[in-house]
Amino acid sequence: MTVQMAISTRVSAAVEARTNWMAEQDLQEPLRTAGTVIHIAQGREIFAEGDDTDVFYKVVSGVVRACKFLNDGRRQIEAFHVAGDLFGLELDEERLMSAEAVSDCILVCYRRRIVETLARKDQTISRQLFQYAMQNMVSAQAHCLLLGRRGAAEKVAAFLLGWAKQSANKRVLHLAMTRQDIADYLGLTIETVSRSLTQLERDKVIALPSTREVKILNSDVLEDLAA
Amino acid sequence: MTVQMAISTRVSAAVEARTNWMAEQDLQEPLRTAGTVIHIAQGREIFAEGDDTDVFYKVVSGVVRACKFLNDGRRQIEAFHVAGDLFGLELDEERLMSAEAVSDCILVCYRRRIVETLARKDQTISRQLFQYAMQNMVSAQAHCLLLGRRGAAEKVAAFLLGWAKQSANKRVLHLAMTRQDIADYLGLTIETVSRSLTQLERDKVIALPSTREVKILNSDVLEDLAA
DNA sequence: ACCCCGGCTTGATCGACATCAACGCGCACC
DNA sequence: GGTGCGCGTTGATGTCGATCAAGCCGGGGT
Repeated sequence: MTVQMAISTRVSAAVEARTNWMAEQDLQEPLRTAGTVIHIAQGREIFAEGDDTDVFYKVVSGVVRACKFLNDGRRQIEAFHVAGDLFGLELDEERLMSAEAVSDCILVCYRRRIVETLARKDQTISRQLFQYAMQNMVSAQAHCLLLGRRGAAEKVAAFLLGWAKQSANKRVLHLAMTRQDIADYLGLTIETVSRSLTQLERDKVIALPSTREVKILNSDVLEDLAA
Repeated sequence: MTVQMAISTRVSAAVEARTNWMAEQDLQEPLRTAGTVIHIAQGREIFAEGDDTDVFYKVVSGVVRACKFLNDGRRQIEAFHVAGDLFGLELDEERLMSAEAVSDCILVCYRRRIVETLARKDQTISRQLFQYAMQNMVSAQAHCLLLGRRGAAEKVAAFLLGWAKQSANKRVLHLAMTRQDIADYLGLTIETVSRSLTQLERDKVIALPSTREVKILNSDVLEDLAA
């Protein structure tokens, strides 16, 4: 195998710097020597629909958006991945989603075949992969409810709460993504996202010290909206 | 274990009567002795949000809807499950979805702990569970794109094609579900679903011999709409 | 310091889908 | 064979979010 200790050591070091995440160390442990570290610049594509599925990734730092496109360019962002999240694992040969770096990112890249081989021997790895799939399934299903049955204000409120859950500081959020990204995540337009945010600000539910920072003043109202 | 041969034999017999489905026999084989057969009448609840996750199911015959609700009663149907589909497997103790019988159903009910035990010894079972999760993830993600970024006509077209894929006869479909079910699956209202269908009929894309039957006259147009 | 440009906000108007309302149809049940 | 009722269709109107358009703000480059 082409996996060197030098690289995997750097992985560990980089990983220490991340914000904590539930199943992180569970998955980290058995795979420590199976991945290589890569850096991706803001805005860069990590993979595209139709690409080979020979590798998948884990976020060490930064934010990644996973998305799908229609022919005419309409985009749906399925998820924002943050430190600790796995992404890019698929069943078939061809990718059904693309992924791009919302901010500068450090990722660990795993060769799928190698991990599959490891999983065949190591129950903890296969268990982790199963949990990865189940968690993504659950969040995609929650996302369906959001997209199908909620109004604009509710969507934005739910997004803010969801992002807060992924963030270290739960009171003041840093939005790594643009309004367009948020809109494409929520099935809205940038204008509607913007208006919803300013409305929440007028209602003293949030404050917007800068366009990319959101201070949550009244999380109860947000919870109600997203309920 | 409380699993009798008599019952599992009946399972096999019933399963033979189902329409064929990809991974069906793969999963059937190792689990044959682990499930019990149950019958559910049309409209009946199979489980609800918040219930215990001690069992999961496979559809032998009939159609099941898996859905989520908001406090105010708004409903989002995540999927329609047909013969061969697994459903109701979750990671946590409490269910995040509910399931109801769209038509009279025959199901196989598996005890989760037993299957988990089997999966620990049998790679093929754990592999099947992984594929279950991955497939549900993929279809939920496709559903997100549908809900977030498509118009009413496109949604209905996509639904018809999707349902055709799950049906034996790909030219004339029998809709087991009501317009309300379709609407809640697509994030629309019954009126909009109805109007979209009659519009497709006017355009000679489909025929509607009865309210629950759809004959596909021009699948190319449908594919274009759903593209 | 200036400009430039991409991202964001705000306002005016439009349009797709929701809502409200009425009716039709098939079917089970007396 | 009525009658009631659930389900579906159709029409009129309303509304939320999209679209179109203009201007603002802030950061980077020269």
